[in-house]
Amino acid sequence: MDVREALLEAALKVFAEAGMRGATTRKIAQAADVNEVTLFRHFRSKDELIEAALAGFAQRVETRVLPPTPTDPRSELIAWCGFHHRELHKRSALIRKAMGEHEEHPSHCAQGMRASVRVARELTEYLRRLKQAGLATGDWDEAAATNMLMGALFADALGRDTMPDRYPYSMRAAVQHYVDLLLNAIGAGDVSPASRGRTSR
Amino acid sequence: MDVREALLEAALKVFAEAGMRGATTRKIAQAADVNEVTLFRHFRSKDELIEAALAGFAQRVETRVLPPTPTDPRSELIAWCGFHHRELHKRSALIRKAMGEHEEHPSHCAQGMRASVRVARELTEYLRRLKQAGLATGDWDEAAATNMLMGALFADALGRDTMPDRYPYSMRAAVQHYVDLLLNAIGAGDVSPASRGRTSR
DNA sequence: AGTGTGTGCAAGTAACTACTTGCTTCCATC
DNA sequence: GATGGAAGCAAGTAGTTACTTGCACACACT
Repeated sequence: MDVREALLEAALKVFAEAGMRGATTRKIAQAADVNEVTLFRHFRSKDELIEAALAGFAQRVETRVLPPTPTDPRSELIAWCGFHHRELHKRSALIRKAMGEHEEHPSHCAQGMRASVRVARELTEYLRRLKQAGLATGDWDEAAATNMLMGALFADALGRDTMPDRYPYSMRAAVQHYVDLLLNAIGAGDVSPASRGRTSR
Repeated sequence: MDVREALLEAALKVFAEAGMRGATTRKIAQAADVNEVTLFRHFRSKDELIEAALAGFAQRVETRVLPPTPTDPRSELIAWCGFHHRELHKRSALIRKAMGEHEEHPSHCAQGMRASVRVARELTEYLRRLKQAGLATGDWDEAAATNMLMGALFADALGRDTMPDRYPYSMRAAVQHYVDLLLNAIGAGDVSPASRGRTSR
């Protein structure tokens, strides 16, 4: 079953480069170093192959866990956001292409969205815990705060290569900026100032 | 020159639905209610047509102005963000497709980005004015705060149709949430509380 | 009345697409 | 050593694509 894996991996790569229409069976077969006919022996159609490749990718997306009992929100969030920001950036080409397929192949797009929903839920629940533990105050909406932070990471990861003017700071600094802004926004900005001074801003 | 305009408009519409590869000259000509040959009499190639259509669109994108001397940041930002949020949402299909073309047709993608950079600059300068006027405090980064708010609007506009679970609030409420969070983040949360109670949160 | 200019229409070209068929070759297992 | 499955290879099918050519028509100006 080595060939099947090679085909799935190649399909993901070519899809990320060229999208659904541009990912021809010939290109995929070449990328997998396999005869084009073999592709159709493993998958009934190109659609089936791409779908399987995207589903496999979405399943493999790792969701980092945030601590069940928050102690240092700033460093915890920076670690978590840093990880997901890097993942988003690494996969930005694939994400752009999958989003572009939304009108024509909604199922392809939906595969990728599932992972995003999972990650967002993890953050929402962490923010709820922060509020319950008294580490954050105010009457802000949990879903909105989640989407604000994740939206910033998402737009940054996708836009920083295409609009360098808008992102003059490094990826590392970006995460710190967004986390600090969010912590201020949810009334958790002045907790644990000791850890705050330690990292460069 | 009516036909030329019809072709540009049709090209933009078909491109938003199907992307570069899917926007065939036949489809565009049909959408413009024009013979396919006529398309090639006005534009040397399909590439040239799409490029012109996207350039025209990027040029037409309206940039709302933020007041030179801020008085009520919350309502001023809500009005400004509400407008751009609606515009982003209206054009989300086009934006998704243009972003997907980044690898294969960077110039197409870049056309759209120019407008985004313009809009972002307007917000950055407003935030700077807020800080100078003493309406916002803290040592936050202006570009980061800009990108945080615009990233939230951008991700919301593009994701709310494909991931309704993540956006349980209305578009109107979304803008208020993000603006309130940002104002808190930049130490401008408790100014003009009168106007704050007026709108539903 | 004549002369462009812009358009429609029918047809064709050359390249590419997903997918198929028939045959050969390798290689592990019985 | 025979058998079966998995792979390669060459070729072909039917459809689509961007783009071209040649000709006819209709309208505007002189």
